Amino acid sequence: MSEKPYHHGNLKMELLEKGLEFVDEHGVEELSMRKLAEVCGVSSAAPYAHFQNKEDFLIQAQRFITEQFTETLQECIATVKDKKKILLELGKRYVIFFYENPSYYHFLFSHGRVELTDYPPYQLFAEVVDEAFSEMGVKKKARRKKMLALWSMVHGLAGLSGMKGVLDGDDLEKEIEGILNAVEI
Amino acid sequence: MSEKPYHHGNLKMELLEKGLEFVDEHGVEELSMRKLAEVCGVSSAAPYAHFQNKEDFLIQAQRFITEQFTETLQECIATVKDKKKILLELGKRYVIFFYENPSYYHFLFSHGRVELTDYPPYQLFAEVVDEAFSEMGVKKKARRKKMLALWSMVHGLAGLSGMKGVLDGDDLEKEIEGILNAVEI
DNA sequence: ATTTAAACTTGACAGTGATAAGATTAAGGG
DNA sequence: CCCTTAATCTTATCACTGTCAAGTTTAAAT
Repeated sequence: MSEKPYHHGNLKMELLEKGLEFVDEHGVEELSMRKLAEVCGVSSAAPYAHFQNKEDFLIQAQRFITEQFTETLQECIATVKDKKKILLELGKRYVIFFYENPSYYHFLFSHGRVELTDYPPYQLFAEVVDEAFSEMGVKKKARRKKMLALWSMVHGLAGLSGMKGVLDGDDLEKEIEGILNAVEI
Repeated sequence: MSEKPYHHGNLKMELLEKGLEFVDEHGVEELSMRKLAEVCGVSSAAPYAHFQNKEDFLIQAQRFITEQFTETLQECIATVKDKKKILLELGKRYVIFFYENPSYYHFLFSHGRVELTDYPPYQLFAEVVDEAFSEMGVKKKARRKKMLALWSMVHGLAGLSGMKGVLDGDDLEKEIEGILNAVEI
């Protein structure tokens, strides 16, 4: 009883979700459209009704996590009251997100698909950081450079965070904090 | 006349060289063992006499550029006389290397194969930076954190350097210098 | 109720990594 | 110098992949 209906009903969404689960567990290289179709209980060609090709699927999947990531950062910004701590907290959140999902980092940045000018987390980061610098009395001309330096450090640490020998301490947050605070902004 | 000899004579080396050329031009995803074999004028199974599998080939190719990269850094260290400038110059060299070969960055760090503890450029960097910090009077305990912060920034900027909107100025070196100097070490 | 278009299946194609079995030849020991 | 041996390479093949064309089913719109 209850045969599978011919139409899945929510295939596109399930492909994205299961696909991201898969990437998180096994990495992008292991992902194939056919396996993904099977996981969703659908024929191997079905995904192509919703995505032009694999590349298109990957791009949309990337947008999907980028949105999640952006929300994480926004949540962080909303909950931090002490504005002086916002830089540190935002950086920490940034690093931890990718520490917890190492596959996502490579998935997002390994294909040169992301452009800074069209990357919401960066917009958000840039905005908040610029504001913070402004209040700290940093002159406008210097802000961009400082922001790029900070962004590079946070982004770089996020990428390195998965490597053995980088964040091996007991207290993850303290460890990250210590590193990010080691330079004067 | 002059038929191709049955034995190539230098296949392993040519595979690595042509493979890296290909990665530099088209990225890792485009690389296939078969195309590579064809480029080297050899049957599709020939590479497997020299490499266990594609993964093994990629690892060895990574070692190959890592060596080149290490040499670049060593050369930099050797030529910079003013020891106070060594941190900046080394960072610049690091960023420029990957700015000039964007594909290499992803190739090296996208697969979680590189471990910091077994990554010569890091060893080199750590050594030089630690020494510099020591002369600057930074206490031993703080050095590791400062070094990781600096490493993160340099490494992060190297990865971001290819993105539009990051290093778009006329003078590349000045641009990088400006960013790296924007924070107090 | 009939049409239309979207969502799916089946079957096919070329390209991929990889292996087994066999052909060629360089290298070294007798 | 010859013969053996092992390294190198080819051919043939397998399972798997991305993708498309053609046909099938069904939801939705008229």
